[in-house]
Amino acid sequence: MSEDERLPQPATADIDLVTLLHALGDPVRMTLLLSYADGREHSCGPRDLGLDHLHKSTVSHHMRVLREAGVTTTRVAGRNRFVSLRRTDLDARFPGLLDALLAAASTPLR
Amino acid sequence: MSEDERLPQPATADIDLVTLLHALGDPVRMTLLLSYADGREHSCGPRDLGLDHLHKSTVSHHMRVLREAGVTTTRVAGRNRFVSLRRTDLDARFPGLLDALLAAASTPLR
DNA sequence: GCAACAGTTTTACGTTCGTCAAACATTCGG
DNA sequence: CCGAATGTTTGACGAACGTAAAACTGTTGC
Repeated sequence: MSEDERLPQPATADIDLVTLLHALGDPVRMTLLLSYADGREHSCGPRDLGLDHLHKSTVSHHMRVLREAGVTTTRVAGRNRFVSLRRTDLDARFPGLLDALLAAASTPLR
Repeated sequence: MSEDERLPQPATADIDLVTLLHALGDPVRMTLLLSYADGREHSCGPRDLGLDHLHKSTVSHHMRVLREAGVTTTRVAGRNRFVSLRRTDLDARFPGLLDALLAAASTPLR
């Protein structure tokens, strides 16, 4: 059996700002966010994300933090998990915040 | 002698997004940010900030984190230190981010 | 001068965090 | 069925964090 399912995640209304900022206040997870900013689904391997230097369990840990903070959603399909940004939910919960964060993250030192 | 001086803080261009988010990803520091959002200067005592439950050294520690992240600036005047938000600098470095954060922080659970 | 004041620094301590390694599911392909 | 593939979970470890207490620095007022 392999119906699509989603890993546990907070409801939109339960997304907490401090928890979200704490989740994003880490270089690895900020890198993940930028990868997810394309709106597509990504699988979980370190190879897909320019994180070859990290162990797969470490990446798994970071993705759990992002998911539990409400940043991402994870769809289970077979032996793959597809992670994507909860853009609609985040925009509903904190209007303008995600856009500002992504814009800020794309700003080099100038 | 007591010319006004400012405690060390990063230049606007050196404000790092991840460092900033990490600084704000703590409940106490988020509370401080909201206090500073009025644009005025605040002294450092826990009493001024609804942080009576925290030791003054703890508050001092949190204010240092905020200052070193580029969130606040501290003006030294006599035996008082006046802390205020670096709104102009933050807006220049990350346009729209501070407003989005403050708006988000003011959003209750709804 | 000296005592009170406003904060910082230092030290200490328990907790959380980031990381890896190894063990553990679960699923797909032969 | 068996082995490879894809992640997760658990356990361990050092580093960083949040907090408080005590010692310290500099300032104001008497």
